[in-house]
Amino acid sequence: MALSETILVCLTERPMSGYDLAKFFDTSVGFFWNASHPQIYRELKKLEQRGHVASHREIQTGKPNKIVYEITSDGRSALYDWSKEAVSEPVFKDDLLVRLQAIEHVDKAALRVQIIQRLASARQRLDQYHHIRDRRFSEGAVEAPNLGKMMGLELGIEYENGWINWCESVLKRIEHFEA
Amino acid sequence: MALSETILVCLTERPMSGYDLAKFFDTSVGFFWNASHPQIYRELKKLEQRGHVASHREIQTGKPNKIVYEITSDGRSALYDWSKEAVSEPVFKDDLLVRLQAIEHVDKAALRVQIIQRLASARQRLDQYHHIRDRRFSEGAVEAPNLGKMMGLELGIEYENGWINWCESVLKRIEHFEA
DNA sequence: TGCATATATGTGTCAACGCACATATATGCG
DNA sequence: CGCATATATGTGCGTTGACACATATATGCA
Repeated sequence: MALSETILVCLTERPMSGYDLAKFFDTSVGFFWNASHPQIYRELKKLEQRGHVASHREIQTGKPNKIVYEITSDGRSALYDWSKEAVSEPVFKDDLLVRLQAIEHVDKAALRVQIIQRLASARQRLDQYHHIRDRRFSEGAVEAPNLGKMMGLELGIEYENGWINWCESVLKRIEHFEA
Repeated sequence: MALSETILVCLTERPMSGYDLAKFFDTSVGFFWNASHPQIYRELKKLEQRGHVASHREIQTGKPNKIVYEITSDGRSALYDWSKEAVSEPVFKDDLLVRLQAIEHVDKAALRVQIIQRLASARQRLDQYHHIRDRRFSEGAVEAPNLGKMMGLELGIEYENGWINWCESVLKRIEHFEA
């Protein structure tokens, strides 16, 4: 299971609370690994039991206090060891494509709306990724530690562009044969 | 949950056994919804209890007998009703991208091999998709019932092409800074 | 006969996951 | 004061899903 490793990866960037991680999953690493907040909090407990992360309470003013986790040296070596293991097959599931597969057996008007919504959300994410790229990788030479993050972001950009082009072409083609 | 609907979609094409479905998931619909054979057999039981599919025993010679399922009219209307519901967010998970995100904290030689393997499997799937396209959608005009399947296949082709280009560009870039 | 493989259908079990719900602190608004 | 919202951390519970294992038929090969 890669949720624990994804959390460790996040914590190599900076120490974070469960709440921070949940937001980070929603806006950044969520592109290739997503998790809900209960799952993150539970996983952090397990990681602490294993000694892969350490926590301390941080007193805040104007906000509730938080528990900040940082990766330990044991956590770092666990991450390194894991990285050598075989990569599992990427998981991809999309019930929009399930509908499309049986286009003659679904509500075509609804499908059209669903594709328009998908197009909109792809455009929104593309925008978001462009902003991250401009903010973090704007200078010509990207230093080594950020190279991987930049390449991941580039994949995300290509991915969303692919969806946008595909949705547009599908919308054009289903206009013709809609009742 | 879209596993039951994916099975119904498969059965709109032709009646199938659990074994057939498992192979179909591996080679066709698996691109956008995957499932293991125990999951498929259990789901078929549930679908039959709901009356969305009906089964009959088919005696075979030279092979063990099989239980063939077909979609019922209740199943068809359940599929139609489901198609109007909101599409859930597509799920994508890939621990190769998790490794890449923390490139400074992983075994870079192993990562390089993992990317080469990903490139190979993307090329293999692309090949497979090209074969399906040539076999099923070779004639100029695709009839309406197949239009959705063809558009899904086109997305798969673009998807694998995207991975291939991306893997190649990543391999070039990590050669430079490898120890 | 023994063994491997393909076909065919399952069970048992546990981990992963998602959703609703619970709880508390603090700010701002009417 | 009540209410909404953001921050912050959880529990409870049911579903989904993955993996090992079990079992049976039939073919082919050594």
